[in-house]
Amino acid sequence: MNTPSFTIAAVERDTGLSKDVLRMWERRYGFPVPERDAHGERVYPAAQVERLRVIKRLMDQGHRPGKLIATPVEELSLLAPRRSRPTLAEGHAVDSAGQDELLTLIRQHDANGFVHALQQRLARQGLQRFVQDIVAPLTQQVGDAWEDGRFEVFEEHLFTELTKRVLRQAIAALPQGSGSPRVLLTSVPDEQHMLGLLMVEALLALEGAECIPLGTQMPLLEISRAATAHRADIVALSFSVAFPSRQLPKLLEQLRDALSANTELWVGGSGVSRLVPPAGVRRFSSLEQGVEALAAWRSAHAGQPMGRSTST
Amino acid sequence: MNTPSFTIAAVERDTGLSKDVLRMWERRYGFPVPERDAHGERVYPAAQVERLRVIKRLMDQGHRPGKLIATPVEELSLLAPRRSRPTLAEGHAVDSAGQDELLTLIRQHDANGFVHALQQRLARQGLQRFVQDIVAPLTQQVGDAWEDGRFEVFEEHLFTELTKRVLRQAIAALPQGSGSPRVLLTSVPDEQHMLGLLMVEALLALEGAECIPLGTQMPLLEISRAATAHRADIVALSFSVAFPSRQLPKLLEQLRDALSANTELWVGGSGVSRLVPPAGVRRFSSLEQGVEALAAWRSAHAGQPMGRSTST
DNA sequence: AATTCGTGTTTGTCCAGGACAAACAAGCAG
DNA sequence: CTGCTTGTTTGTCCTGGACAAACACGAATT
Repeated sequence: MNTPSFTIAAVERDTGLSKDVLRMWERRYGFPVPERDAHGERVYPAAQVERLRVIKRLMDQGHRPGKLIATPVEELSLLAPRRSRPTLAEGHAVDSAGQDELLTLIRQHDANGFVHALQQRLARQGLQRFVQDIVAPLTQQVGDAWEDGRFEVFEEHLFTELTKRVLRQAIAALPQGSGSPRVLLTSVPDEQHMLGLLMVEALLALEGAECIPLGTQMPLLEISRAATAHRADIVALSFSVAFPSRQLPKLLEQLRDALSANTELWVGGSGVSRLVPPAGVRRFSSLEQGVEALAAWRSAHAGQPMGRSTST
Repeated sequence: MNTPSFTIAAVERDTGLSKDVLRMWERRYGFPVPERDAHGERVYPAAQVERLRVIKRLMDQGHRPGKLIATPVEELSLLAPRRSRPTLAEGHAVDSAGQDELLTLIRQHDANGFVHALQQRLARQGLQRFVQDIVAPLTQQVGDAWEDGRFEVFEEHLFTELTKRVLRQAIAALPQGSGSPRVLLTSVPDEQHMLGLLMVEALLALEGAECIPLGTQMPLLEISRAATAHRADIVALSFSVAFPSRQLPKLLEQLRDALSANTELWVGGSGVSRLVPPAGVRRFSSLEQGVEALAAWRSAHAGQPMGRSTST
């Protein structure tokens, strides 16, 4: 039970702050100030790594590093509530009581109880309502709780893993899609959040779309290749808040360019809420919109059953 | 359908080669030689990114970059067969015919057919044989095929995603564990491969162990915290070939230090095959060993049903 | 009073080139 | 053929400089 110390590479892995940023903060703000080993290389004590993680968490909420680093310790609890981030499904008047029960089970680390409670709700409400009224707000709440420090990282991981299982199970139980449209579901490298994709898949599969789940972290060129190989009508990507928003517009333009023109590109998730989508990219700010867009696609392509028009 | 160009950050994301390495190769070997934009920043054409991915793939097989970069194009197919990597379950005289059928389904991008075929085998053979004789060698083969370039990245992703679903489904169908030992299953940051963890979970859950699946990519300090919170008897980590083996020994020592002394630390996966495990860390080179070790743990802890001895 | 438009500050990322240790290969001695 | 020493390869770390995009603030305008 010792407190280990970290190389700069380990800190980058564990906090998600790049080496460049770590060195720059040290230069500019005087924090973190790691010790040095015999070779002059940085060695970060565990306490500083912890603090860096707190700072990163608050930054994802919209706070700025300069002020965070200046604040001594009261930041930990005082700055916790996030400021001005009207994310999707907020103020949705959700069934908080039922949600709280689920959150409590996670907080008690009762994995079996949580899964059981989820499955019960799924059976009672049906998949669509389950996704929209239970899983989506729950994910939001867990994200908030994690950002506020009310949830440990591993509690969030446990929640995610168990919820994924229930969702996948539900999806597997659905009948096969109608073959149209063919929707390719994935995320780009550096974006590892799967839950959003699963929620979308559940809703689309429920409507009879043919979903091709490729997991997360597909290189751009591979996405375009996969779209061709699977003759996808739609490529759907998910982005979480943690995704570096700087790279987003350029990334989407590149992918749009790499895709065949008659393949639609849909993006969603909390990571795109502040984005102005480039031409040819459709942004979704709620799950409902996805279902509507699917219906719209269907009616727009009603006349042409299968064949692909000549591309390139 | 254009061919986009990439910033150095995008190349790092897509290839897994760090910015430092990319600049160093340019300096030393003269490849890649990106163009420069108006501001003097590197701009990599798609062709070079492709080649970098091929090189990275061959490096993971044990080839060395200096020679790879010198080789013009015949490397692509000629160097493909890997050299001297006796990974686990090799020469296992496996049911190749049945495997090939599954691989063919993936290659045809027949997701539904593949899932169906998997489930059929699962039902026929039972979970234990299914994991050991089907999933494990299949994963190995897909990895090889991917490294040889016979599989596209997205085909490997599709395989992984679908197999994960079948495995999770099977695990969900098992009765709850006996409560002992409590095994925490996860991986460290930068290690995102889930399949190995799921295979282990399936086998351990089958033996009645209480598995706590935390997904992948847990920061070190969080693993130790989670182990305490869940009163885990064993922490099991999985490492794939892609994991940077340089950091491994130090990482494991740190984690070992951070864990309570009466928590065992088990590691497995193809990423640890060349590792000499530090003190207090147990290395597994096959799935069978895990099952055996579980039995051994059980008999060693037979007398003391639940209570934890005083730690610190 | 609210909104638009500069303008200054904050902040992340990029660049270059130097240094070094760990991993590896090759040659030599037993 | 095996074990050791020596030279080469290779990744990572370091410093310090530069700049543009994002942001916050205040002034001018509707």
